[in-house]
Amino acid sequence: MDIQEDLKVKSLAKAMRILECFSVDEPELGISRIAEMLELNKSNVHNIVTTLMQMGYIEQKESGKYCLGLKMLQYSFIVNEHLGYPRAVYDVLQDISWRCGEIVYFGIPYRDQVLYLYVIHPRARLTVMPYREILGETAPMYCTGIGKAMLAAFPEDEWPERITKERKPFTPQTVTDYGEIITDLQVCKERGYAIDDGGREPGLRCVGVPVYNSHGKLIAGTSISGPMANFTEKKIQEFAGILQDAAFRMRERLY
Amino acid sequence: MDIQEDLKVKSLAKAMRILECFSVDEPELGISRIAEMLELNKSNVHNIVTTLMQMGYIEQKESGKYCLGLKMLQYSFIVNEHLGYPRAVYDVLQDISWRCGEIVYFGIPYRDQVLYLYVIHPRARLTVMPYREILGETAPMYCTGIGKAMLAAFPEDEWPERITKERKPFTPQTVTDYGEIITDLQVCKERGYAIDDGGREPGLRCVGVPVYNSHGKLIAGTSISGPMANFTEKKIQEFAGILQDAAFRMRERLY
DNA sequence: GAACATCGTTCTACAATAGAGAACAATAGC
DNA sequence: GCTATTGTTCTCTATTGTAGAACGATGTTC
Repeated sequence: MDIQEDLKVKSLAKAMRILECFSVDEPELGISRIAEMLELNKSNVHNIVTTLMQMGYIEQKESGKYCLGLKMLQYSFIVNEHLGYPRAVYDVLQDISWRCGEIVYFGIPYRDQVLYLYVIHPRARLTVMPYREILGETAPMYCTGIGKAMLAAFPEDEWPERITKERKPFTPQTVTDYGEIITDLQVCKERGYAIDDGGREPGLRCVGVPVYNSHGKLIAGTSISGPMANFTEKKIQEFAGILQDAAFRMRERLY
Repeated sequence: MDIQEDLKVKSLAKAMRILECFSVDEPELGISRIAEMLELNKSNVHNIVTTLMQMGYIEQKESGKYCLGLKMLQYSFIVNEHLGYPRAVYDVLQDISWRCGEIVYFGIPYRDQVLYLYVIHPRARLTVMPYREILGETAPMYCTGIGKAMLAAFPEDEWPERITKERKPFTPQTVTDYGEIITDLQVCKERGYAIDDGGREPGLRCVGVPVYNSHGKLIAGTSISGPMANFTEKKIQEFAGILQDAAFRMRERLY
């Protein structure tokens, strides 16, 4: 049938592919919909979904549709605790936010994506920008402040695999041309920080820097983000300084 | 062998049980350790773990041991977005924290557990209490402020199933006697808020209230927590007032 | 340094079981 | 009331997951 990869436990692989069908855009799915998405048999999907439901990983709504279960949240806690970053970086992130009065993000590299972990909202901005929990959100590296900062810090031979092949223009300002991205990364590398000019969210500018651990390994990135008006050339340099100082302080506490 | 339950896809059920072996206390496990925990065959475990690794749900460390993969975090984001609570409650939680200067928690009921979702740290307390990301953390209902507040709000016939059968004394102050718990819940119910007196963490007091949605259904709980010294009888009443006011404001925005 | 124990990994043959398809009941749309 | 979906159930067979032993690598002990 379909290209069954060389996986030991195939039914398990199918089950995980079913779980991956659920997304922010489609958090609720029916059996038939899943079967059609993966080109699987209805009863096959039903068996797997039933089992996943009995285990608590999927829940069924009154409408008959299914969605991911709350049990999933337990894993994020385990993974996050195991990473051990909050204790090391959170007060530094808080400090950045106080000093610049803008939103601060912290994320780590995951293949060609930025995997966001933490966000700090400044007190004043709360009314303008709705709060969002971002633990687990992902975005392509090539068009985000943190992403470009981390990309620039990676060895150049990793760039091709870290730059998403199919680049969507999230906004009119998104740079999708491979050559342009490379040029920008060269600049970022030399300058020591990255700038995103509304490439992900319209009207939002972002300054990002890479974060290393005490062994000198690149492990994360952090950024300041806010409305374009607040990001003058002078402010950007000030923010970059704050971020680099913060990254330096984190470095000593990360292993 | 072991009591194989009536599950359709047994290999999948085994796989999920393997995932459940990983915990905050044991985030890294070897094949043999898992096999021994679940009384399964080594090669059986190995096949499943290999598949889970190929799918990205498990990662192998240099030591040879395995741990949960970063991919897990993506699910917490989907689940959390689907819940849709952050937008509805976060600024209210922030407001509570400003008004009382203590740590504020927000959690939802999950069987006999409190499933914590969000935490707000007051600016002043950051140096004392290390920041923790709590999304996905769980604690028994019977010994936490939020838990007891929610328990008291549940119909009394649900109490038996919501009160953990095997009650551990987390601290010397933990109330584990079923009769005492019931008595306390009756008091909470009448009073409208719950008090935890170091029953989970020594030296920490906690005031909790239930949170309803606009249809009048109990869906969550929120609490203020801090050092005992800050929780005088007078302060507790003040905090309870703040929380009840906040719960009322959330109610209008929750569906 | 050698013997030992334990680790993760590989292999194969057998039997359990996952899965395709048709038929089911239940619901929503027209 | 009819139609077109939906989620669910059933059965039989070939697929596929699994037990057990043996592998080499690692690290521990005396």
